[in-house]
Amino acid sequence: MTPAPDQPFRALTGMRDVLAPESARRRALVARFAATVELAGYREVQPPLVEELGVFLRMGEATDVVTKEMYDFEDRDGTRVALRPELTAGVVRAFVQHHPTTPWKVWYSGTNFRHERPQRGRYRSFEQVGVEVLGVDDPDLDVEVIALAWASFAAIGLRQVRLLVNSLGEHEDRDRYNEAVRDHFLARRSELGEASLATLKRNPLRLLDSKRPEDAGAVAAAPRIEDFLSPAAAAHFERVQDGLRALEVPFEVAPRLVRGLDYYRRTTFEFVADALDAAQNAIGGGGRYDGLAEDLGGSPTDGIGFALGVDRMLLACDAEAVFPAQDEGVDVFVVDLTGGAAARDLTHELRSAGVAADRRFGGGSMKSQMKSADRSGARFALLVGEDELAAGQVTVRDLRGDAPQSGVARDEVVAEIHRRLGT
RNA sequence: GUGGCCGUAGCUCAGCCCGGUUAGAGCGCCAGGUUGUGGCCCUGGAGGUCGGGGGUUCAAGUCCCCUCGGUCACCCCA
Repeated sequence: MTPAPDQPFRALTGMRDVLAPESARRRALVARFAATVELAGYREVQPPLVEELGVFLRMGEATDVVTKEMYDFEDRDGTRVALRPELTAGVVRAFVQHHPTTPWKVWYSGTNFRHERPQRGRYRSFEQVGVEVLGVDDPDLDVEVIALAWASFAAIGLRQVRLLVNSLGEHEDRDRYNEAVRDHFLARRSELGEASLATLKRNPLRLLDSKRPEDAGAVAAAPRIEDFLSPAAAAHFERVQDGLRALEVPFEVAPRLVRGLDYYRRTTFEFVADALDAAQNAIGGGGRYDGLAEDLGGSPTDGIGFALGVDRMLLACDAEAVFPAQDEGVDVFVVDLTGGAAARDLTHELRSAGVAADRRFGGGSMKSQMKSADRSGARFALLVGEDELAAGQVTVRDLRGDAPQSGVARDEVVAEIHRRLGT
């Protein structure tokens, strides 16, 4: 036997237990999201939590997510595997593996893992919902996808969300731009701090959304992506903007929005929750990743998608005081003063009939049982005492109204409760 | 990975600066007031390795060091 720990076990750093009523709230959020995207023909996909490490490496050799934050380990057979840090790579891998007919429109929800220093809105284990579409190049699809994310926020009542959009251009455009940005910052390297210089070496584009005040001057003067877009990429981006205007989805063009993952091409976008005063106020983001399927060993296939952070969306809901957590109680609570058999049988009967019912175990005084009934949130208390037992009755008491309590024949209790609940 | 702040009852916190008898409050929980009636009120009760370890001291919740955890920011991103 392993000896008991000096201190009680607790959840790992950055990992949290979600208790009621917050757990129900999360489930409700996912349900709203699912309803929103299924209305547009998306179907759920559930990729595994663990993939071969190489699947995730396609997110970018230069990204922190890949280089420093992955929970990777050697499996028993020596395979290098990792807990997913996001879902896009796994979904595209599934596409490559099963080659479903295109367009393949899917949605997902699930937990991801990144080993980062936790802070408000950033945890090592976090949940996302999102969609991916494989096999369509049409800019109107970009519009559909962005509009769905927008509709998802509306579905939970979030209002203070800003949509930022940008185009990173085709593969070659992005590469040329990357060079230009590197040259620009190299020329002004004296202005940059040590940390920024390291970023410059690894991934120059990331410097564009640096929050370090000393970088601000150099960032403001950096070359702009629109000057590097090919005619085709520019036309694509124009069409996306036209579509967003047509659907009345408000947006801002953000030329320095580069996003973190290397696989993004052309359209990229991000959703910022203005109600959140925390540093982690990006509640969602996405874009096109036209080369990813090929990188994972499939044939060249266009792709686009987004992911929304469930934790952050709920924090934003808190900040806006919308989509509150609701503690769902039972419908009825059985109070039994005759030893417990009546409670045992009545709750069973009620539940079998679809009525949410609870009771208190271990007996207790009338007062204590009534107290439990009140706290359970039940609408009705069903009382069984010696009198009721002898008379073959149950007393029905309305805990939320002022109607007088009344006796109901034992055999008719379930029907009576259905009638009173309107079910 | 770097830095600031914070760890005292289930929860929110006071006490720490100026070490000194049995460590407090509010809320919550339990019981009683009401021999079978919850929510309000009153009374009582249970509940604490003062995050952990070491040090200074006659004496440490209080001072010092280490460590673990939390939190916020950088970084990164959802």
